[in-house]
This record gives sequence, C-alpha cells and structure tokens, in this order.
Amino acid sequence: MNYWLFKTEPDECSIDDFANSPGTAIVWEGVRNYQARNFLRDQVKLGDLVFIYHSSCNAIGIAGVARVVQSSYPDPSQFNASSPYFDAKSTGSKAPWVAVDLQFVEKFPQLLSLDKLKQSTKLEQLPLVKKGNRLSVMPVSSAEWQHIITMSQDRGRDDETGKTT
DNA sequence: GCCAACGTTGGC
DNA sequence: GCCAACGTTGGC
Repeated sequence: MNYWLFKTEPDECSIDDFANSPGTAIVWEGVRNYQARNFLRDQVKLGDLVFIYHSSCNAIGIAGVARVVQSSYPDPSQFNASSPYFDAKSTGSKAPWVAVDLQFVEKFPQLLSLDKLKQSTKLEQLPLVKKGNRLSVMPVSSAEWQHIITMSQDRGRDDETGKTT
C-alpha cells in the first residue's frame, strides 16, 4: 500500500464534501499536469490512503484522509465540453488524463496547517513544503504519513515547550 | 492582488 | 533541441 497527498481548492472540493457523503465514491478529476498524472495513472492503487490538502484558501493545510476505491481510468471531464477541465485534444483513443475515485476516511479534528508542516524537520523531504512546489499529486513515505497522523492527533500542544495551551 | 516559481508552447 | 514568452499555481 502507498500513501499520497492530493491538493484541492476547498471551494471546489473539500474534506467536508467527503465527510458529508461517507461511503460515496468521489471522482478525483481535473489533474492536468504530467508528473501528477503519471503518479495517478501508474502508482495510485486501490486501497491507498490519501491526505486531502486544502490550497489557495484561508486555511491552508491537510484537512483529512481519504481512501482510493477505484484506480485510474480515463478522466471523464476531459471529454466534457462544459467542464472547466475539458481538453479538446482528448479523444476516445487518445485521452491523456486520468481520474481515480476516493472515499471518506477521516476529517482531522483541526486542520494541520502548512505552517506546522513546515516546522517539522521530519517532513523536510516532502515536496509540499519546498519552495515553488506545484505538484498536486505527490507520494508520502510511510514515516512521513505516520508523523503527520501523529501531528494531527497532537491537539493543543505547543511544539516548542510541550506544554498544553 | 501580487508575484516567484514552475510548466507548457511555439518559433526558430 | 533551444529558449523566450506566456500561462498557471499557490503562498503571502
């Protein structure tokens, strides 16, 4: 099993959209970057776990966890002329973009902010925290995954002093 | 809204 | 294949 982090603008698809429809498969479509596409197409597998990251919004950070319930298949939005993700160059035989299906697992008790993630020396290798990074589908190591899960459960505790606030 | 960083496009 | 111009991402 592999671990991932997917970025999303919460205005479009947020952790609450997952939390509000537990047990429902949500189509993760609209990935239009080749490096992200390659991960999605070749390495994201049924049963993998995914951090849902909220970007370009007021509260930036990891909001929760979802599970892959369907591995990659042609992204329907590339054929849909009314979709913002429409790609006129995509045809049935030449369709470069793929989607996967995700299902709700967990919403963190509180959002784990990008600022907190950047403070952790254990996450320095995560592409997310590197300057200028734009990758919207990225692998997370099992050690990073476990550390982030631990951080998400470490509520109200100050990183510097260890005192509860 | 700004703008740095990055990816893509297209002329040559 | 190079690389300048352009478009997009995404934090601030």
